[in-house]
Amino acid sequence: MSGHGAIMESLREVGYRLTPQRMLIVAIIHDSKGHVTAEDVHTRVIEQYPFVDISTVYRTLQLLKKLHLVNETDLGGGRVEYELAQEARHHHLVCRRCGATSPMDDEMIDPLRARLLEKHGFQADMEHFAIFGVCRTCAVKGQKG
Amino acid sequence: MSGHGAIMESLREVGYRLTPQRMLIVAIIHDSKGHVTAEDVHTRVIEQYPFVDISTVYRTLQLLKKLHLVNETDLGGGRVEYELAQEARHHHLVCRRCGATSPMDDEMIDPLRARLLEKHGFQADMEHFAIFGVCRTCAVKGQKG
DNA sequence: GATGCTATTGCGACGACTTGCAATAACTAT
DNA sequence: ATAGTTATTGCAAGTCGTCGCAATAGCATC
Repeated sequence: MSGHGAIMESLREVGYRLTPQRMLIVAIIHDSKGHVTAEDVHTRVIEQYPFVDISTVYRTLQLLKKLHLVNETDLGGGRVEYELAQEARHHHLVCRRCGATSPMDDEMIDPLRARLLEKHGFQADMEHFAIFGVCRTCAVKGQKG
Repeated sequence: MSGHGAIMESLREVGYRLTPQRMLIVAIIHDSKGHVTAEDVHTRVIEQYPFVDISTVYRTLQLLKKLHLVNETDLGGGRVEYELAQEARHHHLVCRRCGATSPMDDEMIDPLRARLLEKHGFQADMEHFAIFGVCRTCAVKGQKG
């Protein structure tokens, strides 16, 4: 109970039911700093409420994603990660050497959005994605490989 | 046998063995225009060679991807698609309304790459990805929704 | 508070893809 | 051609995530 009430309110406002499962899942995501996987969430859910099925976790996560309350990112490690949607849109730079991730401001891709609209008439979402590459540290360390 | 010999040669040069399974898979991808799924490939493989397991197809696809001989793209439809790597790098614009995909030149994202390097010291790959959004046609049709 | 409507849940089955392992078969050297 | 080495294969089992369905339980109305 830290301040996720706002999220539950958003849910109710749009006409979704407030079930204990949902409340728990939202609370857990809210209290988690950074990324969590569906399994992380499920593990913590069943500590308090052992009957909750993982499919419910997945469905809730999808719902929250649809409502833009959480971001879903595929950091490339076989399982998808979730985080609370911040006010500021951002993306992730993922180093393929060391696996470190760092945030990137959304404005960085505004020019690309503009060009796509201009040249292709395409309104790009680019909601929240991961860009793979080599981070500064690793680039310095392994100059040639 | 259209010209995929070059690919097989690349494989052998880097020290991989030339198995009939690999030759068949490469030939099939080579002869396919546009995207194919692993299952597409497998279906066509077993027409000629019924014993080949789909895990072999997956493994070969991964190998070809690692060697940059094919591109892998997640067009968002539950299954990943593959295509022969062209000389010209490109990406895909995927309309979330009608599902249409159209190619986008790689140069479009060069400025973003430059900015990432400059501001974050990050060498972005952005090998071959899908950007979701609304295409021109659908934007015109449904002005407001 | 009881009743009804239906969104939501848990369960089980399924789908895409991966992985460990023993058997097979490419390649190398003789 | 033969033998040796080990990459590659097929199989089976496993993982992450989705989905259909019948039972449950929110929520609105009375």
